[in-house]
Amino acid sequence: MYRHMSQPDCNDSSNGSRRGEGSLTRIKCQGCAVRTAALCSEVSDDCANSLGRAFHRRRVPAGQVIYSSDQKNKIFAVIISGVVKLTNVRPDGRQQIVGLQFPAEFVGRPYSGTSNLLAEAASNLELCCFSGDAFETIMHRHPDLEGALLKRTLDSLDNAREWMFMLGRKTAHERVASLVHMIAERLTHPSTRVQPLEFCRFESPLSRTEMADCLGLRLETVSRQLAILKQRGVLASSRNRTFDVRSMSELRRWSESPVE
Amino acid sequence: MYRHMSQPDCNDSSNGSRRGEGSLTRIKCQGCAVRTAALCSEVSDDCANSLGRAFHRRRVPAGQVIYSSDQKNKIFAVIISGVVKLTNVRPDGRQQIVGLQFPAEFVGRPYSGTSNLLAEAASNLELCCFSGDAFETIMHRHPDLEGALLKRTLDSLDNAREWMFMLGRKTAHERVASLVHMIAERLTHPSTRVQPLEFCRFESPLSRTEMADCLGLRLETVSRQLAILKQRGVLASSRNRTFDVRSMSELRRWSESPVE
DNA sequence: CGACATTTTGAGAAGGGTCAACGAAAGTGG
DNA sequence: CCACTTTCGTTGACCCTTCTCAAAATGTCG
Repeated sequence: MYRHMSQPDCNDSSNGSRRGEGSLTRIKCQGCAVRTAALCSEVSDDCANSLGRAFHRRRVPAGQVIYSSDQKNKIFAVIISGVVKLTNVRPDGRQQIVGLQFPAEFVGRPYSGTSNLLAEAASNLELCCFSGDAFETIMHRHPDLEGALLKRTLDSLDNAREWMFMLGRKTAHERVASLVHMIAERLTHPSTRVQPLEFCRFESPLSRTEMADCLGLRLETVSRQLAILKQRGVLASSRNRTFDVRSMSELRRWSESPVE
Repeated sequence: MYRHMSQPDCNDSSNGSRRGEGSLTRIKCQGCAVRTAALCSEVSDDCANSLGRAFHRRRVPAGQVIYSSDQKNKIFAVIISGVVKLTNVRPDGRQQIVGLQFPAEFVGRPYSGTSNLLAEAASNLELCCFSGDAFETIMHRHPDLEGALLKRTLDSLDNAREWMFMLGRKTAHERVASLVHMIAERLTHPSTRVQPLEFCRFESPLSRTEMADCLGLRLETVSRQLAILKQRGVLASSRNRTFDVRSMSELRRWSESPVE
């Protein structure tokens, strides 16, 4: 009936180490849930080995800050499970979530820029972390890692620009539908999805306040729009963070049409 | 009194070719107005020479499309003079400008993505163009070019995220002030700016409609907010596309405070 | 000057914000 | 196990910013 999505398994790095495939990296990364999707799968064996020697796993509880712009020690990581939110916070208290990052995505800002961002764990996380120094050393030694990062950064930029359209031009109703749709899509692994899903259920990594901060709305507006989606049968009512999508195609429709 | 900003000189590529510095590239790029700021200045001599052999100059009149996502032949370019706007256009007619690119910036999307963007000349342009094939060949042969692109793409991403805050959280008044301030800052070359400017005058590359498309507002709202800025003495009234900033510091203040 | 595009201004409507009260769920401590 | 508090989400009433539609004013170009 429903496809119950779950976070990818968080196999400990000791798992799968008995196969003896040769290199240390192969062994350490063997059981990694995101190894085929993450950027480490796109680099040369040599580079992957360097990365494999440098990483450490780290669990981060929901709500904890991963990095902020004022902080000295840089950190880079691949998300193994959970969701990271990037927030732009201002002195006057206003804030806007400007990015959500899902398993297999890369977290961190090489060549430190000027932006005032806060990266926080939206849900409990498991990360594959690299210290700033280690990662940058590897990056400078292996240009293919820079290439892989470039591809991902370009994709992030495309995503950000789609998001900008939403913030600038969509109605509250479309925005809420867009966000629910996006989270549903991204919490489902493309690999496990053979055809477009029509029903699904998932735990949202975001509270109402956080949804509002994503969408440039107030939480009351989000709540009202979700009520309308339920009333229209697009969502079934469930507990606060549990979303029960009754029709993904309807959800997509509402996320793109301003009227009615 | 005023600093009258002008577009950088568009020296013809034959200029400065008498110095005989050695390589072809040195000669062709000698007179280029953006050679110290553009990405070509960040790559190895070898890479710069390859780029120098592959480029051609091209003038593009305001309004012309540079590339669109449905188009086959990719193009890459460095802006020598003028402004490029990136627009996200939807079938229902809504549109949002998601990026403005100024002289010395790079235009083009390597590793073609999925986004539905239209790049148009906002003003008359002079471009230093590379065909898709030529550029990608050079990029794959010279990883330092990928590195330079990565830096620039990360900066674009930071810019996009700042912009997202504006679209999600700023009032109409702040948005208009932000845009005028941003254009003023970026039309002034950092090299020619010794201290923060307090007064300046410039020709906007954007019409009221385009400003509204940048800001997620309607053109009437933009017009009204500009009237308020004039009434407050932040801008002096001038012709439609001529902006006359009487106080950059006040402009910055209005671009960040929601009240009053 | 005349024709057309662009910008400004006005009046009214509406979408979403604000403030407030209420309800539900989860943790706390006796 | 049950009051108590705290956090989070929902709902209602009202208001304000911005949108919409319309017309006038200004600018542009042949």
